[in-house]
Amino acid sequence: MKAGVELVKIYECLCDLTRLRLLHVLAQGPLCVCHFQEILREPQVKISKHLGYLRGRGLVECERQGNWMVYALPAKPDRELRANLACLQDCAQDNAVFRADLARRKKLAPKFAETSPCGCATGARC
Amino acid sequence: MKAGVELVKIYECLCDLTRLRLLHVLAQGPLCVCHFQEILREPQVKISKHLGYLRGRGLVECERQGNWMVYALPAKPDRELRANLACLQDCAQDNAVFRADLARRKKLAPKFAETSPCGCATGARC
DNA sequence: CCTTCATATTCCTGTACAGGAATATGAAGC
DNA sequence: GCTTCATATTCCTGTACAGGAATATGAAGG
Repeated sequence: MKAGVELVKIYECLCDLTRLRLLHVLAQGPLCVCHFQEILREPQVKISKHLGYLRGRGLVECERQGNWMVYALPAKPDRELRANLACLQDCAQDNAVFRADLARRKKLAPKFAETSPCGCATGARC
Repeated sequence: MKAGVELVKIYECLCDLTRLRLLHVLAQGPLCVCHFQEILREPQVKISKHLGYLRGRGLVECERQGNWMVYALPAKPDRELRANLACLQDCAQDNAVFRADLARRKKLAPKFAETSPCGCATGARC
């Protein structure tokens, strides 16, 4: 049913650079909002709103860990989402912004490990 | 350069069902606007506007053949566009709307062959 | 030149965000 | 209870379309 609507919904999520960066960096493992802030260097509202947008469309899932909200890619993405996330990873490879995000995530990993409410900074599922 | 902008532009093109259908059906070969109208069963303005949108972002190319405007996918799409068009084809496979479009294109092919200003109905480059 | 055909553009209204500022929520600790 | 921290929501303004109706363009043929 829905007739292509689902696919369009996915693309609607992908047509914003901030959301692309969130999804791209999430492929390395779950993260809290404050970690996203440091990795993307964007204000809290912006991050939170876009994560909310993605969550409402099922592109990310989240779980509360005390004060922290830990976001992750869906445990069981359907075919279309899987294909598009893979495509994004592929396209992001030779792009400066995405590479910089990954580099920053790597660099900040030890710092995150200290403050993190769970193992999310290490890439382990919370 | 442009830092991910290009990729976002692609996704902006993909986040509308009509445009998805246009691109999907175009993968089978070039088509005129009037043929799109019959295949998608959508009014001329709608088709023409979305093709204009796609053209402005480099997702399609077009060439005039007398009264007809023949649209085609770019002759030399870059990496990101190629990857996403392939992904679209993949995702469209098990979707009713896209399949119906293809079926209608196939069914209408002989009719197009008569009225077509060129070989575009057959899938040959104009 | 006047038509006709195929296509494009303009003008309109409505809707969906993006982004930032300020404020609200909710959990944990004192 | 009050604070603090992390995160979400609300309220605002501006912009980008989507869609349809009407009109314009541009090519080809009488």
